[in-house]
Amino acid sequence: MTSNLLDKGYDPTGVEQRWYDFWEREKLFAAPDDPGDSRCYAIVIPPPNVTGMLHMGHALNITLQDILCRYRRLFGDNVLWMPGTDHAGIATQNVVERQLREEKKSRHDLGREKFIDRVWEWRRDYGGRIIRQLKRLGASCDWDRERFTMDEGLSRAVRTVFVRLYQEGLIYRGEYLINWCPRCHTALADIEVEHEEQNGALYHIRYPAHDGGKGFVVATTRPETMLGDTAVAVHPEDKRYAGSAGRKVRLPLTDRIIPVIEDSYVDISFGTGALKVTPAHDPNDFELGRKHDLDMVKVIDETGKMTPEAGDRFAGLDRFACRKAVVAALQEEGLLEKVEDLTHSVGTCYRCHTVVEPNLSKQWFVNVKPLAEVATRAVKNGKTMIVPEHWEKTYYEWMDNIRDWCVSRQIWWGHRIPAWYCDQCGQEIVAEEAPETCTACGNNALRQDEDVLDTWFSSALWPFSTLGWPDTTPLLKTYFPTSVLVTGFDILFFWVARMMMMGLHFMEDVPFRDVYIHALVRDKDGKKMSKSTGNVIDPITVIDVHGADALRFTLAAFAAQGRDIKLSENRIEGYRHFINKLWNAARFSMMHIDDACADGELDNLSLADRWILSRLATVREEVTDALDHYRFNEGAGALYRFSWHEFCDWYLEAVKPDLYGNKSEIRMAASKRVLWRVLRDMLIMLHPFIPFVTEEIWQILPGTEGSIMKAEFPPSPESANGLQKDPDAESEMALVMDVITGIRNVRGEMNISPGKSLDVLVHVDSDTIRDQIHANRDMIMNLARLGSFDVLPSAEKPKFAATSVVKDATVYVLLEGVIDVDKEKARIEKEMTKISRDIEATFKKLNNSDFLKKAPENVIEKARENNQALLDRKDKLQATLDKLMGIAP
RNA sequence: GGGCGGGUAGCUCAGUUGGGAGAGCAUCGGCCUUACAAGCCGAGGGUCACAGGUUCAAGCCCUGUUCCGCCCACCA
Repeated sequence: MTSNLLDKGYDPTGVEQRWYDFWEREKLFAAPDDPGDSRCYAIVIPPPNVTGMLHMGHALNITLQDILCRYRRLFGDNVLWMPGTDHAGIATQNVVERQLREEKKSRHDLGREKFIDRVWEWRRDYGGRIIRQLKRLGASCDWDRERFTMDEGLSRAVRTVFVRLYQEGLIYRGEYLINWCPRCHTALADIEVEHEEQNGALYHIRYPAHDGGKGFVVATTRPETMLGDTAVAVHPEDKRYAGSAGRKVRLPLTDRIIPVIEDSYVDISFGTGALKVTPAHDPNDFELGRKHDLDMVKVIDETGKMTPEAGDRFAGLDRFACRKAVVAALQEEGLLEKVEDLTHSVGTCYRCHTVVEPNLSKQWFVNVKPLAEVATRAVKNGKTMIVPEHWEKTYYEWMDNIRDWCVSRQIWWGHRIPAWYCDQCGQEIVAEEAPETCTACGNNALRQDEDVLDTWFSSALWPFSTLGWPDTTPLLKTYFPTSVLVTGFDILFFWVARMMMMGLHFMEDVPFRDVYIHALVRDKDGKKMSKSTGNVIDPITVIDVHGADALRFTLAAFAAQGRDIKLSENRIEGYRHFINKLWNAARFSMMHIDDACADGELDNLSLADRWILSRLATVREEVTDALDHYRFNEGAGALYRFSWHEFCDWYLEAVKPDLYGNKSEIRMAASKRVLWRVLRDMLIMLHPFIPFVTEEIWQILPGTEGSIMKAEFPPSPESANGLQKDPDAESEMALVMDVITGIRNVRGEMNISPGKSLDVLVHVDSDTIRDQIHANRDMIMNLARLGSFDVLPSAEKPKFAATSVVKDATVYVLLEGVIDVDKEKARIEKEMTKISRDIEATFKKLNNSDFLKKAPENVIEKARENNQALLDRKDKLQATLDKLMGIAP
């Protein structure tokens, strides 16, 4: 079903799909390769995961980018919005492995090559899903240029970058203690580890001296790691342990003797002041181990099970089962001194939330420090602006404390590391293409590194790899640096910071002029929406029910800077009403507009005409100012208020007599031209926010051609055809509106039906004000529904009239014969009697000590509230009654 | 432990050169006024977390307190 002029309500179903197809067919999203001298605007999309389903975070992100792109197109810019998806290494591999598990297979059953084929197959079948969902939102990306982080070109960019960084000495391979996820079987970078508060215990364990002395009591939250201890450390200035250095203790449950060392790293005040050192399973202990040249005993393997090194009793046990076993064994031997409850933070995998196990292994690292310094400077110099500004501080903070980036991952799906090892001589060869023979010994027994690169490695190149780098393409020359990056702060470090580093290093320029950081869409408890938590609101469902325009406008109206978004269904419904209101305003206008309205000067204007044109000029200024500074909510708000409360509520009502031909032909023609102009400009300005309904109206609006996407944004006041503000019209109209509202108030208070015609008298001293009111007599009579309206210099207050004061004017609404004072008084008095009875009852209740003592708190509270409401209502009725007495003859 | 954001109407939230306290929804009253009942015309509702300070003037600036949320961090 599609909407047409006869439909009273706007139904987005079908309309949205129809116009989206039209835009694509007409190539309206396409950006030229080489547009010459005209102005360019470019955005690269934050590539969603191929595994992804559209969530509210995407919806917000995409909506904001689409608003910017459509907005810039209306100014005639060449806009490139570069789309694509991310291969999302671990996430995608997980999805396919899960699928295999249902077939009772593992990736190892298939082998690497077959498994990767299988992932590509998955990508072919499901990878387009997220793109189709973006289209439902109205995303105006240049889809013909769609890229994928693992496509041929981008893979080449990845290899080029890896090799160059290697040659520059910024990539190296080394053995370190890394964060290991025993479930995903891969290394994780530091920022891929999430810390969660967990309830645990602090175990105090006695390590007896090897000569039979009492030894030391150490405290640990992870007793199972003691099997890998290779020292006990104390602080050199700890008097309790003076002279301990060099002594030896017996490691319980094993037959090992380990030394006592001194290091100022130890915190004297924590626990017993003695620290067990497990270099192979704790990052700090690892540092201590290197410093003091301790053995590194690996007792937990890659699957989270204990190794043979842990001893026969424990080998093969899961690490958590082992914890229990160790505690039990210690208890048996009487070496467990005490156990305290302790909440502490535990590192977990950001993908699967398995507790991370620090593990010793050989990995590839990027030395990012030199890159980070350049990237920091670029922001400090203002080459890239971060909006809102306060995120700059977070950015600097991270850049300053940055550590080497572990980029190798032990999974199969991703860019395989372009490094080969010679079986013969052990030579390490890093090259873009597979070498035939060893560069050192000439042997051809070469093995490629098994690992793949961190997903973020390829994402870091996105702003230039998608434009054709490492080739110097026209596209790259035209659109790099891009104009703005729009993204959430959750990937400021993962992605934005790394794009800055890579962009500056390889393109020698910032990848984007601005970075706009938008809010995160959270659930009502302030938690991130995530699939695993199950607190996701599906945007597609919302679009099905309310339409994409309603969702987009809601998100834009919510997108205030520096605050998270908590989405409410009510709010979306409210803005859906706005879309409908717009539709109906257009329907009404269309009844009066024809092609001729598009021609001719705007002259012979009425006050309402001048006023609405002035307001249009104002809203034009507000919208451009807002969008130029990424204040989406202000732009949406300004357009909302203008469209509904100025254009619909006042202008359309005011202009009806003109349109119906109650005045002159000239007036009618003039107002039609104004109506056409305002409606047209309003639609154009609304289009970036709500593209579908504005296109739908545009197509049936006389005097327009082609798509609204190709329309011209209303020109600024400085340019030739620019709309001008008209302060005189605004103040005069404000006066008229005040008079009308004053009369309407009286109607409400006195309970006079809107249909009832009233007689009104205005007394005003000032000649100019009097003239202004008099000049707009018709409008006032029409909108306030008056039978007669007289404007006079000050005089005596008429008898039997209600008063409303407006600035220098006093408005008298004559009530003779309009209301039956006695009847009205009787009505009010009757209501007051009833209320008085109710008040008496509640007072009685509230004064009853038994009630106060025995009734539940909430019942008493409710009674009090009820009582107060009744009192308030009574006061109000009394006031009206007083007024009635005052105006009665 | 460090950093950041927030506390405004019953609910969800706007509110930047410091001067009017606002929107949507909800509530109450009146309207089928020929674009729109997904609507129209009105009304009620707030010591802008608390306490000080600067100022002619503070929701907005400064200081302190308190509550909530987020990020970062190697305290076993």
